[in-house]
Amino acid sequence: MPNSKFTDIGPHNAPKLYQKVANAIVASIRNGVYAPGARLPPERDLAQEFDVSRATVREAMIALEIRGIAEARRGSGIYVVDAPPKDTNTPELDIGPFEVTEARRLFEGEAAALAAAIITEEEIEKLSGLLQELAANTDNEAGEKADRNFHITIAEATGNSAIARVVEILWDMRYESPMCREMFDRARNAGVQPRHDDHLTIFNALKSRDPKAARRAMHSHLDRVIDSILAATETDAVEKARSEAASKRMEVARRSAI
Amino acid sequence: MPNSKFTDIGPHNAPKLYQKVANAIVASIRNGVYAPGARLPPERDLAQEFDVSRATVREAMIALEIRGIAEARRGSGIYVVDAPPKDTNTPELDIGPFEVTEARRLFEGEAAALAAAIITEEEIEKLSGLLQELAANTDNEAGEKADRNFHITIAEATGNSAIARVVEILWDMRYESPMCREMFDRARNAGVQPRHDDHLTIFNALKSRDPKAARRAMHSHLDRVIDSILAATETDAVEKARSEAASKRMEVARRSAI
DNA sequence: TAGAGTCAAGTGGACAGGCCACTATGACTG
DNA sequence: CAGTCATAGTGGCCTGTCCACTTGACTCTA
Repeated sequence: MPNSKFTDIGPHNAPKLYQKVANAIVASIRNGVYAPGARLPPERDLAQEFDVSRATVREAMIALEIRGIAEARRGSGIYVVDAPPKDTNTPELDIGPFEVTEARRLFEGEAAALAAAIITEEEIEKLSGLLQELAANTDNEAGEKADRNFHITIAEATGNSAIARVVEILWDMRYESPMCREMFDRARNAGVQPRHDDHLTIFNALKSRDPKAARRAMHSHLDRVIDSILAATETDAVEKARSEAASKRMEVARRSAI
Repeated sequence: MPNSKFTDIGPHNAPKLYQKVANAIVASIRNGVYAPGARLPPERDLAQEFDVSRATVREAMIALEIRGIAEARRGSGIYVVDAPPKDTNTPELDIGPFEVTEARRLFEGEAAALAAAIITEEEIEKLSGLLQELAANTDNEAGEKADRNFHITIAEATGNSAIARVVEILWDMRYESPMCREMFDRARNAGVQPRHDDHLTIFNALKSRDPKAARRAMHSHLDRVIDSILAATETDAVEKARSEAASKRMEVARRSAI
């Protein structure tokens, strides 16, 4: 029961104190209290401001750091992240949602075609169950888990562990890249949801054991995901991001023509 | 300079201790030490195991929590977040050379097609230089490095970091899997070499900016790699491996038909 | 014998205080 | 005005502590 400025909700799935502090700081950033590139108040000052311990502030800072929102520099301070630098050497941090989804389009399309050639009845049934889970869970964590399961089950239906592993890695790239997570959060906030029809079309192609139809359905599905990424950017962006999205559209059109 | 089990790199962009602990735990999860749904060792035990403070372990757990990898439950423990149920086998150790090469066939075929659509003159020249390196270096480490560079340069020519990353990961799977390494050693001992003609065909398709020809050439190249894997098995194998190779041939024929 | 209640141990959440190492800034000197 | 140095301020990591929740073992009663 700390005497902090946050309401004490209780144990059951109550957000932890560091999460409350982190969210309060995110709100301040979004409200323009701290501009990108600006330095946040020092840890000790934030601890006093929020009436929590310095360790709790440090935990909140770690949460912001993992989310790609802030960056702590020893001896200097904590800074609001500018737009993520483009030319760093860490691929995971550099990989945007468009790139991840385009890679998924190429690779999961082929995985779906191969799966359609050899899929078992058990795997068909498993996918059917996942479709029901998806229908029952939209826009929540269970739905996202079912979405992931759906795609990875298709990859596993190829009977090839390397293919399944690659699809898992591409899914996990979404969580490892702060840029990705932020954009998928934006897409969700803009009301974008996994389209049940798309998944059903994929499922039907697999059930019919039609490789070409499975590839086409997976391509269409991920084309729409790419569209929603670009749409989310447009609905939430400054002018620069708009022009980037526009040039992305042209580039997407060119790349999708193959 | 704590006496922890991690090497002290130094201040300049050195990863923080909590990051090292978090990554070590992620590696353990990926290696199957902790299955999805399993409980991790308690914070105090992990602190002893990694020879860091409990606060550092808590910070690492927050990083894993934000990344969606683990979930801390007060009074109960820290649990690996559920994922789609998988065999308890570790995928990397289980992945054979056939699976890796088949995955490469699917994915690098598509990468080559996309690269053919948008490749630059610089990348064409770089590939030309790598072809010369390949011609000058057969059956040695420099040749293998040039082979890897050739394929990764094609992936990078797509302009998509996620695609390039996946191709790198597939290449590196060869080294991480003892089964893979042994088989590629066998292929080399049986006199199997990367075919220069194949690489030249791929290069010419890229130079002509012909996506279909690039996909076809990459498929043919990797089909021959698969053939050589099977041939090496046959020339070096016990009877069981022969029947496996024979059934693999039938399976390969079925899978390649899509 | 099974179920309910109790209690202790084990667990994570949060805190206080401390020290180290790095960075930034200001004062001083040449 | 540039360079140097000292100091204050900063984040990184630590130790120790206490609180609140969960879990499992044990006991008692029907």
